[in-house]
Amino acid sequence: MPNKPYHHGDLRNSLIEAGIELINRTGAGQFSLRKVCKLCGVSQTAPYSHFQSKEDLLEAMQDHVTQKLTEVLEGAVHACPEKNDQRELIEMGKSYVLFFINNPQYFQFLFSEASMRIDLSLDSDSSKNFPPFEMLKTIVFRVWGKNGMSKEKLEDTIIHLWATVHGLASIATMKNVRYDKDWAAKIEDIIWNK
Amino acid sequence: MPNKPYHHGDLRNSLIEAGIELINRTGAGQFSLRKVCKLCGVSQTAPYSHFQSKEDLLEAMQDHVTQKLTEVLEGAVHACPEKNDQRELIEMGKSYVLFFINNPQYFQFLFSEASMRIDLSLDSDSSKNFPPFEMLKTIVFRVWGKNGMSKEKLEDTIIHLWATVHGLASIATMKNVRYDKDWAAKIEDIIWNK
DNA sequence: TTATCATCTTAACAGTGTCAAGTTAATCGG
DNA sequence: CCGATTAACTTGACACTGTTAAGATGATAA
Repeated sequence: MPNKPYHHGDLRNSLIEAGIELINRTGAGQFSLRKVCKLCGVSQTAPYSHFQSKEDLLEAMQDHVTQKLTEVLEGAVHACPEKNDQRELIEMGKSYVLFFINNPQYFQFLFSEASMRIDLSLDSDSSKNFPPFEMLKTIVFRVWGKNGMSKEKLEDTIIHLWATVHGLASIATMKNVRYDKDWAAKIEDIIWNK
Repeated sequence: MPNKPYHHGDLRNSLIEAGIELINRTGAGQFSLRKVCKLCGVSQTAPYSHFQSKEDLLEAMQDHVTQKLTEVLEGAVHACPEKNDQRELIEMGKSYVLFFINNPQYFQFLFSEASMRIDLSLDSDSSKNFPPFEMLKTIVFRVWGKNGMSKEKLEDTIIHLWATVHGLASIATMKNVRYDKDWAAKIEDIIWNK
């Protein structure tokens, strides 16, 4: 049997990935530092060489999931069949909801006790802002920015769209929600209802 | 000094109210059974005469908050200036968002680890369903039910409306969201954007 | 080679939810 | 009014939690 080395080698990343794995399997409520330590085969206090606290690890895990989500959204926009801005907007919205339907535990994990900074104004510092929201802004600008929609109306539209898509993800990932149809097939109908 | 009686008298309700108080003050993350016990002046295990577990108390607290929300929504619909169905729908949506903006801690508490049963279908058992959602259904029926909108479209509309309003409440109550305008004044613009 | 230092361990602490067993006093049948 | 029953409480204990303090390990660099 291979003797476990004293030094793990890549503990920081292992903790993040094992933690996300644990959340995905058992839900955010069952998460504990010591469980993640056991999954990684280290002692209870090993994480403190890489993170200041449990919350610090959780933030790193949130950043990692946010990055996964951003990649999925970028992929959806990129793989959009038509080269149509409005079509890309729809595909992005669908991907946002589907990402959380496919990983239901991620929603609560990301947005309850949410640590990410989100600036809803049009002139936010896009490098620090929640990337999915910045993506939404960019596309909305392309769709409605040219024909002289007012800045205020444009901002309202962006918030409206994110609220709709985000709310749908919230509802669809609730534990005790009953819906007899196939979410994936209905997302578009529900979002673009008007 | 009045000697504390051995029996509390109204411990069940006191636990629920003290628990909600605690959540409102410190957030759902800081909640603990033993803290609520201290607030009520009883021992750590006293709640087990009234609740099976911590989760059981939390469910009772959620029911209580849901009832408060339902009363606020009913009040808003009732106090609606115009006797117009569409106007009532708007007022209800505004009240929903404002309820959580005024009590930000309630949102995460109610909907993460949400215990309430929600049936999204049109023919749900309305007595067991999340009351605010049943209220929404009733009003949407009055607004669009008469002119022959299809059942499926009607259902889509209801889910769309709830998602929008619910998502806006979610966004507006996030900890690190920056919004330089007054939510109360902008809710209507954002929701009825199209 | 030796010293340094990031990485890890063991031991301990207070706080958590919950079970088992015992105490208190309100209630009810005679 | 009295004694038994029993719901509502307390004390004590357990395993589990996050975190600190002190020490062990071993990779790296002078």
